This record gives sequence, structure tokens and C-alpha cells, in this order.
Amino acid sequence: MRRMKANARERNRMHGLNDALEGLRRVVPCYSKTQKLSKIETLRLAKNYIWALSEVLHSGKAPDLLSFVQALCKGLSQPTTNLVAGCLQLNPRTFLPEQSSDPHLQGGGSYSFQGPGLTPGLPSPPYGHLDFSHGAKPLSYVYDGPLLTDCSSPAFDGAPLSPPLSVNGNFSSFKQEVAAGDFPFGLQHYGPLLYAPTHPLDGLMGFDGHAPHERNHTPRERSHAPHERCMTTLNAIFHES
DNA sequence: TAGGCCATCTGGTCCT
DNA sequence: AGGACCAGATGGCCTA
Repeated sequence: MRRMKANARERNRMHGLNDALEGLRRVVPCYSKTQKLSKIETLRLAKNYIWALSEVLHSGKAPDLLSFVQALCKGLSQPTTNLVAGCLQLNPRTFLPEQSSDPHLQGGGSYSFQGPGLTPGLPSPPYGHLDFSHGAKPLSYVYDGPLLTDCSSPAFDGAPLSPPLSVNGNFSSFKQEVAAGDFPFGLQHYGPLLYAPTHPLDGLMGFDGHAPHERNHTPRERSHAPHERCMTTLNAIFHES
């Protein structure tokens, strides 16, 4: 009897954990009810997402879409990378070109990601490692910005800092999606990403699916104030750029 | 069929 | 003592 009660508690606990993970799936890019990210890929993508947004904050510049996606996909498995690219209506080859003029890449071989993607101790391919014997270009090679050396910048697993996101300011507005009550990163909502933004990041959500400016704070929501200050900062940055 | 992913059970450990 | 948390084991399902 005691064992059965313990089993039931453990089941509930794991269900709670899975609910939380599902919540995480909904707030990271590329949410799809039909094609769910695995637990591990959800965590990896979330890590990349946090890192990418932190880099935006740190650099004070708007990233271009391509660089942002590249940062998101670092260390993800190939299927997940394809999924993210598909969500963003990008051809994976756009950021994993088939032909490379980089002498380091000639003749095929493989390349381990630097920076956020590679987590020591995790399985190598397909995680954190890309075989580009067919000419695929490693993600870290497509960065063109200067290196960051500021130790206050978030780093992944103590790994060397990756270059910041590019600064062309091509973030898109998700206002329509937010107004429609849909989560902006939903599978079907990536068209606007490819167009010129009006107020970049305006539509980015708070924790519970509301754009910051739409919210009326309840006592519970006030605990999210730091996040909203962060979003305000981001908005200011993007409006300036 | 092998490998990945997942849910569940289980026993151990720690905390209240 | 009872609950929370954790990690290992196991079996089912799915896909390449």
C-alpha cells in the first residue's frame, strides 16, 4: 500500500515535471503541437534561446534573423535544426551552406560547435557535432561580428564566448500574432519574420503568453517585473537601431 | 532490428 | 514517519 502511494506520488511528480517542460516548449521558438520537441532538445533550445537573447541585451544591437537562428540551432540535432529552420521558413542550407570557400572546411570532415552548443559529456553526433562531409558549414563559421571578451556575458558551460549576434536589426514584429491570441513562435507564424520589422520584439511574450505592454499586473505577475524590465530594455534597443 | 524517446516502477537518500 | 527528489531498470512505442 505504501509502495502504491509512493508510485502515485512519483507519477504525479513526473507529470508536473512534464507539464513544466511543456510550458517551456511553448515559450521557446518553434512550438508545434504536432511535432513536439523531445525533452532534451527542448532544454537545449531553451538554453540557446536564453543565450541568444542575452547576447542581444549585452551587445545592445538587434540581431539579424539568420544569426539569431544560427544561435538557436547550435548543438541541436539535425532533425531539430531542420524543424527550427522550417518554422522560420528558412532552408537549413541557408545557414548550413553546401559549398564553402573556407579552407578549413575543404575536403569534408567534421566540426564541433564552439560556444553554447557543445555540452561536455553529452553524446556527440548528432548532438553538438555536425558532420559536414557533404559541404555543410559549421554554424560558428558564419558569424562575422567581433569577439566578445567581457566576462559578464553569459557563457555556456564555461566554454569560450561565441561572437555576438550580427547587428543588422532584422528582428520582426509579432504584434499580429499576439493580437490574434497565438503564440508568436508557433509553427504557422513565421512569415512576418522575413519582412521588415516595425517595432522589433514588441510582440515577444512574457512568461504566460502576454506581450508586456498588454498586461495588467496581478500580485503574482509582479514577480515577473525583472523580466519585463529586460523586455523594456530590449525594446528600447531595437527602437533605437 | 537497433536506437531514441518516453512513462513507470523501485529503492535509496535527504529533509521536514 | 512521510514526502520529495533522484537515478537505475524495464518495457512499450515509433522510426529509419
